Amino acid sequence: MPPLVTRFAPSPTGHLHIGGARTALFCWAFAKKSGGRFMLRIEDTDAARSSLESARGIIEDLHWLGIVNDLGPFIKPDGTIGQHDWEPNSGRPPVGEYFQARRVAIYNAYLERLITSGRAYPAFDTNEETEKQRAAAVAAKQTYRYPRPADIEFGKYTPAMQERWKRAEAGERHVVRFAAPNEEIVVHDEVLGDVRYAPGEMDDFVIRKADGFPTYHFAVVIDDETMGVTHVLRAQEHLNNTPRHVALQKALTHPDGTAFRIPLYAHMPIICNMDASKMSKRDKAKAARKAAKDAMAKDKSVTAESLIEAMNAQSSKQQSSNQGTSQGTSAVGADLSLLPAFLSGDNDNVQVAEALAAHFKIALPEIEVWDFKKNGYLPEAICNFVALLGWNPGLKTPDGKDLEKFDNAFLASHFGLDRIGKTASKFDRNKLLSFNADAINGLSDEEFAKRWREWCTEFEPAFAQKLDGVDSPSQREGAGGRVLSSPSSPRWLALAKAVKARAKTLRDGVKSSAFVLRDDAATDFDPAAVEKNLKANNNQGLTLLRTAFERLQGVDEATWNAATLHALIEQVGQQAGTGLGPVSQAIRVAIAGAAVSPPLGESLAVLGRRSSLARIDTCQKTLAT
RNA sequence: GCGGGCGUCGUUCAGCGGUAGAACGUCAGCCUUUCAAGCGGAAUGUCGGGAGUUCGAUCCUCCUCGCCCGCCCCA
Repeated sequence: MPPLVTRFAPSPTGHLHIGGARTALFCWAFAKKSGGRFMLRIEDTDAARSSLESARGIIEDLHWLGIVNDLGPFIKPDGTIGQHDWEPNSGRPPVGEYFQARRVAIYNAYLERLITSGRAYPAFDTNEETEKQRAAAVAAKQTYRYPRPADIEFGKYTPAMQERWKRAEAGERHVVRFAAPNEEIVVHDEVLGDVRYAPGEMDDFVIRKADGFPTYHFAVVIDDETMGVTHVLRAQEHLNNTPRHVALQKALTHPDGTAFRIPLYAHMPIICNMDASKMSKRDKAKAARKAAKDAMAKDKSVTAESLIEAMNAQSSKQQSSNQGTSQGTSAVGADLSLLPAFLSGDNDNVQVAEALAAHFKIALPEIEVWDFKKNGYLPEAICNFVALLGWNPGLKTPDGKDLEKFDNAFLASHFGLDRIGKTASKFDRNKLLSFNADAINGLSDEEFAKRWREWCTEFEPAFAQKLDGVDSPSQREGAGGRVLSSPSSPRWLALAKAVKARAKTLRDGVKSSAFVLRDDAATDFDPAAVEKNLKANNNQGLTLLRTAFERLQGVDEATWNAATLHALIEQVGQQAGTGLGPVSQAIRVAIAGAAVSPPLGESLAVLGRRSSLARIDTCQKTLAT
């Protein structure tokens, strides 16, 4: 009996979309649960938009999420792309290629059979012609369907048809269209039930483009069949494509005459933004465009040209200052000549959007898995959260609550099609954040320290280097820009402990640790904090600070740790009769420049004796007057 | 316009014939050296609207409204 096979089939035109991640996760979980195989296939038939880099990125994103495919491409330790294929005794022939662009010969072979059965024909209309007809139909508020040419007879390979093929073979530019059947098509869906499409709904859609590549519809059907895919799980936006696929499956045959099988379909709900629009990569473009438009409306001197100039200047500056440390930070590699068209809404180029966002210092919505990674989300939190978008285990926790915290292993043993919902889900970022905070808190201090440090090294290199104790550029270069000291670096661990409980994301950890980066001689103290915590009550804070400073000086390097420092500060507070609070705040402002920092003992410990004392000293001198 | 799908607290989801539960968010409380976190609480829903079937409907039927998706030589 052939195994159950699911597949995730992204087109490599950018990073992995969060919705794609859910689809992949469900496909993976379903295959695992059923003892089947999970396949990855790359749909790169759009030569202009596809790139190998994107394919690689998507595979990496999936791997990061813990979604590992049994079949199809993977990245080898040496960085090259390899392929898992059906093994010789699996009962299935090897697939060979999992990139569609390399399978064109296969599609053409099947197309040949469709031609001779009178179910496919070349069409010579130019793009402009069909576009004009479509526009006319829209203007007349009518449904556009490509009209089948009069000389085409459904299911017959007629002389007229042969005539068309002669023109095509002579090199005339053409597409190939599928002669759609005039019959009701029923899509059996595991989630939605039977979905019926009336006869005449479907027109003769294109199955091979003028460049010789198959369209999505054709490639999908051939691939799913020839690769052994048994279950197609995808988002509901594909539902209306399915009758086309079913019609194709019914029309297609193998060389030995056997028919195609129709896989089991399961369409899962769409993931929407909180405003109920579909969550898509275009949302980034929308946000960036809005920022630019707002700026231009406010200030007439801001134009596309001035923006390009400013952004170019910015990017060259960044490049020189980022030398050797730009690991993970996306270089401003946008083609800014696209900007005018971008602003008018004629393209949604992500690089342009990101460049604009950097220029206006706005945050683009997180849409792709990489965005979430960059902003400090943990893969387990993303998987858990995303799994709940359109599915739930229907189980209770021991104390009677709905079970909603689980890992991928749980999914692999509990996921089923029967509990997939039908309603579109809104992507509630607050809830994700809460899941992420819980995931972070569920980590041991050591594990958190390790992962936080890895993340910082990639996304906050300046911070990571500071904490690694590597300050000079020469040291950096010596290790190729990626310095990793001992994995259990005590500074990292100390700071990690201090930061973990309050961090909802890994990036939060950096934010609340920003004081570490402060210059020991910095004199910019938050005025409000100074007023409240140092100068109020006749310089009470400063007095306490002086006392504390003297006592701290008495602590030597060896005993400079969170516990002893905390005890000492507490003592100072007691002796002064003020309690811990005022003393803490005074010191906090002195060492952090603001009224907020991680717990003081930890903060002082992480800073170290020398820096801590230097900062307090600076503070006292600055405010002495 | 045509086709398809969907409508349960603000949000994600349970419940599927006996007038609704959880989580996130919100609010106040406790704790507290700041900010958080944590803990224990509270509020929030005429189950989109109308009609029908039924002793009884969020759950079944019909109608209606709303929202979303698709209608590319994109996938």
